[in-house]
Parts: sequence; structure tokens; C-alpha cells
Amino acid sequence: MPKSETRIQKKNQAVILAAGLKVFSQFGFRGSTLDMIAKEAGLSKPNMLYYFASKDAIYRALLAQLLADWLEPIYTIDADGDPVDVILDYAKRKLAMSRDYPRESRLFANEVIQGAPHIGDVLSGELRDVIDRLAEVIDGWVAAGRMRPVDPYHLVFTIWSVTQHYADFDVQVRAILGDKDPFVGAEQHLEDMLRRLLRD
Amino acid sequence: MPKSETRIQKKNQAVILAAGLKVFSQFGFRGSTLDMIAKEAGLSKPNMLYYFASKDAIYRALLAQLLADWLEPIYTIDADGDPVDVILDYAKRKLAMSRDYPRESRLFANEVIQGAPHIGDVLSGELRDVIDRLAEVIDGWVAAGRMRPVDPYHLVFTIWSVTQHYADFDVQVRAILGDKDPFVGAEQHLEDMLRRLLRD
DNA sequence: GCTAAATTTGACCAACTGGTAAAGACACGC
DNA sequence: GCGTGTCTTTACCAGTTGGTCAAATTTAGC
Repeated sequence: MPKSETRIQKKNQAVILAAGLKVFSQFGFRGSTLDMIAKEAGLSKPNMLYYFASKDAIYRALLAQLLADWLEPIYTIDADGDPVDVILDYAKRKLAMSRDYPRESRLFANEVIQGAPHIGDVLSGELRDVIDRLAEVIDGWVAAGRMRPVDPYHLVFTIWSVTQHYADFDVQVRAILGDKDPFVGAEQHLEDMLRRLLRD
Repeated sequence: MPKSETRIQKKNQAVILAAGLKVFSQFGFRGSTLDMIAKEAGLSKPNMLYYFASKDAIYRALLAQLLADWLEPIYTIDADGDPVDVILDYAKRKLAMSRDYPRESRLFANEVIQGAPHIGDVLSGELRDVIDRLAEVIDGWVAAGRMRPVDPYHLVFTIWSVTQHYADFDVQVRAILGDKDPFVGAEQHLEDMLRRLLRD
């Protein structure tokens, strides 16, 4: 337990994490520098290192927070609900995260594309476990005839890839769509596609 | 026009580009160093800079090649073919590119995630144009009642995101799937999903 | 085998990198 | 208003960065 954090500590840690998220999500771990983050945070570099021991520490703190936020909606998936509704609800929440927290998505994308050197163990550990369990739930739904037979793993990959695309490839999406808001069309298309895929 | 390239030039340029692809695709532009590329290429750094004027020049050469390779199968889409077949064929070719050239996919992903600083103009220029034309073809198919009504732009985004996911997030996919080959299941799932989306 | 051009090397550089040390400035309970 | 712990700054460091330069070596055409 963090014993009595100063209000200054709380504020500066938050400022540093926000700055780190901005910089790391744009340049990846190796491409980011402490100077960039410090400047973004409005602190001197040594002052920043007073709150986080190293560049690595800032990065890890961000990843830990992110993983917790991302795993939560999977944990709370309701096996007793209507399969199509539950899956659609998850997909829409994921899409909303891409809209509202694109930096987090890009931070994660940079990390995984570059081989997930910091979170490889989480991917093959906790993430794999929770997806395995979700796959069992979906397989159960299929066996009970409550939805079309679908490979649960590739279904999850599809939801992840499509939703994250709108955050990670934001520049490309906007270059092609121009002024149109990507997310209204995206949600309709995603819902249409998933409904047809999952429903008889 | 490149007037009479030496065989040494041809060989070393190829070696450097291969090394650059490997390094840039893993660490992004800012995260990669000339020393890494030189070591991977088996050349000294000054020797490498004898063939390419700068780090930027290597990177740009790679991106130019990549964009050409990626745009080609879109240009050759046949407006007179069966819509579902044509789209499915394109999707499968894109998936095969993720399987056979994952580095190229990751190079592109790194570039776009980081804001496409080197190819932003291509995205809103040539890429947008070719996708606009493809969208017209698809809208034509829909108007002619040859396929279900679908937003062509989000259809393209879906194909891109799902197929590239298997290259860009390779580590994550394999962490979850274990030893299973991702691509056999991926192709079946993609075909199933697209058929149901596009067909009445 | 000679020569001119092409290629390769080692030594070097200024700017930047992550991080440290120590001293000074500040806040807060008393 | 005073002392103690918190916070901030300045100065600094060794290693790395992209890139240069001139000299040395190799190659190709004759």
C-alpha cells in the first residue's frame, strides 16, 4: 500500500504519466526520450526522475494501467446473457475505447508490434487465460445452439483488430474518410457484420 | 534513370534494404539506429552511408517499395467479376501478404501509428484516390443488386485491419493460439465472415 | 599489369541519450 | 519562526546517435 502520498506527488505522477502516454504512444519505447516526456510534462528531467526511477518505470506503469483497463470488460462478460448481445456489447465498448482513448491503443500497438518485450509474459499468461475462458463460454453457446458456430479465437481477433484499427491507424482512416466522423459508420458496420456472422 | 549500376551496388543496396526492413519494422524509424542496420547488413556504418545518403533515405526507399506492392492488387481489382469473389480474393491475397511479408506490414504499421510523418501525403493522395475509386465500384455493385449494401470504406478498413492484425500483432496472436498455425483458421474465419456480410 | 574509378575503412565529431550528485528552495507541523 | 523532510534545480557524466572525412584498398576496363 502506498503510504501517504503527498498531493504534489499525486499531481506530478499523474502529469508524468499523461506526458509519457502521449510521447510513448507516438514514438514507442525506444523512440521516446526522457527529454521529450519531461518537456511535455513541464518538469525538468531530474525532477521527473525523482518520481519515477527510470524511463522503464514510467513505461511499465502505463502498460500496467492499460492492461487492467483492457482486461476488465472481458472479465465481466456474462455467460448467461444473449450471446449476440453480449459480444456486440463488448465490441462496442472496445470501439468506444478506441474513440476515447486512442493513445492507450497506440501505446499497446507499439509495444506488441515491436515484439512485446515488456509484456510478453502477460500476453501468454493472464491474457491467454482469460481468452481461453472466454472461448469456452462461446463454445458453450455454440454447443447449446444459441449462436452460429464460430471460431472464438478468430472472432476475438477480429473484434480487436477492427476496433483498434480506428485508433492505431487513425491518420490513415481520416486521410481516406476526410471530414466524416469514422466512428459512426464504424459502429454501424461492425454491428451489421457481427450480427450476420453470429446470428442464424 | 539509374545509369549502369554495379553488381556490388545492386547487391549491397539489396542487403541494406533487407537489413533496414528487419530493423525498422521492429523498432520504428526513431527507435532504429544506423549501427543496428549496419550490423545486420554486415557492413560498416560509413560503408552503408556510401550507398544511402542517410537513415531517412533507407527508410524512404523501403516505404516506396512497400506502397507500390500494396497498392497493386487494389488497382487490378476487376469491376466486372463477381463482387463476393473479387472481394474475397483481395482479402485472401492481403492475408497471404501478412503471412509471407509480416515485416513489411509492421514497417507500415509503425509508420502509420506514429502519425505517418513520411507518407502522410501518399495516404491522403494516391491511397485515398484509389480507395475512392474502389468505393465507387462497390457502390455500383450494390446499386445493381449484386451484393448486400455495405459501406465500402469500412469494408476496406475491416479487411485491412483483420489481415494486418495477424502480422502486426503476431506475438499476441501466437501467445494466445500457442502452437496452432494462425493463418489456416484466420482464412476460414475471414471467408466465412465476409461471405455472410456480402451475400444475401 | 596499369590506371582510374569504385569501394571500404578508421578516426573523428557535435548533438543527444539515460541517468547521477549535490546543493538549494520550499512546505508544513510545531 | 524554525527545523525537518519534500521537492526542485544546476551541473555534470559516460555512452550512443547520425553523419563526415581523408586515406587506404579493391575492382574493372584496357
